[in-house]
Amino acid sequence: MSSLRERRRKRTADTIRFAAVDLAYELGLDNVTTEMISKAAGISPRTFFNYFAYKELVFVPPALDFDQKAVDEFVTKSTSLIDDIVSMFHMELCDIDQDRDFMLKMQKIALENPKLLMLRMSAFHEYEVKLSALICKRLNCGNDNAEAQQIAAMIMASIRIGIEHWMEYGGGSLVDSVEARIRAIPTVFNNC
Amino acid sequence: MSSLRERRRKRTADTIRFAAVDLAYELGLDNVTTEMISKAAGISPRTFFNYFAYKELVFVPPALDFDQKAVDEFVTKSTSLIDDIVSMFHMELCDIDQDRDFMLKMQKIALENPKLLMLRMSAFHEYEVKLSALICKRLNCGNDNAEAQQIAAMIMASIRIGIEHWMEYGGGSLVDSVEARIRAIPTVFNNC
DNA sequence: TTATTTTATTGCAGGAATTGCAATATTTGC
DNA sequence: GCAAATATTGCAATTCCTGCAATAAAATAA
Repeated sequence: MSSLRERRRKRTADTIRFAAVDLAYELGLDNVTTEMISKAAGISPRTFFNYFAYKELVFVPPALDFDQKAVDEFVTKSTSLIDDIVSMFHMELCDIDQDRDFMLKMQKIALENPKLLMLRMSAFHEYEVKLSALICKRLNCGNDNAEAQQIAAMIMASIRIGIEHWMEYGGGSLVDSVEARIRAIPTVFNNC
Repeated sequence: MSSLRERRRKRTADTIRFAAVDLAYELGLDNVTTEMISKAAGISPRTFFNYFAYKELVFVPPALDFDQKAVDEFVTKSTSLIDDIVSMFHMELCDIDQDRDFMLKMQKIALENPKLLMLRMSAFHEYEVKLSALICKRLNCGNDNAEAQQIAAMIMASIRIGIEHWMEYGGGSLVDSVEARIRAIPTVFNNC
């Protein structure tokens, strides 16, 4: 369902994003105006706000969609929740792994600006809500189930830690770092 | 160490907060300006920004400090991590329980404004960072330990779910709702 | 107490963010 | 190609937010 319109829109959004990140990486977030970003991206300042409700949003990684096939499997399969989580996120994580440079640039910008750090957190929250709904389906319970919500929250927290750790201390691939955290979930509280 | 100055400062901050929340609750966040808030709080518009770096911050629950005694116990004791977490948070949660009306007002305001929702998340993140450091001390490991970070993140996620659930579906006390989540942590992944 | 130093409050001026509106241009589906 | 839907843009107005310098209040030392 990606019409020309949709693809164009995504492309424009990315153009703006890249321009913004490059500028902010060079000059620092506070020395970059929406006007400068717009000019660099070849759009009008007004259009900027058609794409991003407020300035900071341009520095937040765009929400990825779960792979639909993986989602269907996740909801119906009933083997190991942990295994299924790993495979559902695998592809997305690989995608992010590609954009390492871009991600690290954004990370550096965010580290200097508290507002941005918050926005990144909220990106995870969106995922958490989606994941929670999926888990409810899988467990056959209502969306208001506290346990399902908790499971989703704990999983997303673990994934986030995996990403943060990978960003900060590097080492292997993002996928490895995150999967290690996910697989650690059932046992991490053992010796406490 | 609460000098007159400190107490005054906290009192002023609270005055501004109450004024802001009352106004936004009545009129909606977007129809309230920092000027109106300042006037209602009896301070100058400029002073508003001395207390809150940007407008939205006034609608975020102020960070609470852990009780120092509880912290010391937490770091040194080595019985059940879960139990110790519960007791370390107990007093703070009781405090929040008092301000239920205020919290619910803030919640209602936040629900109508995406930016605010993000800010609340970040409040939890601050706690998470603090908690992570404490857990590292308790476990005698470096601050860069991924497992300790993960434990902290999973705990804070659980606490957040407890709070959210309490806000949304009410029922018993906040303390009960949160403690139920914390105590569920070790077993919540059992039948998955 | 008084003098001195530190911290808070304020007004002002100005740059930047953000929004609503109306006009223009581009895509889409037919 | 034509009509309907969607995007882009310019403009104006409002509000946010910051730096600076002056004034006021509180902490500290004598």
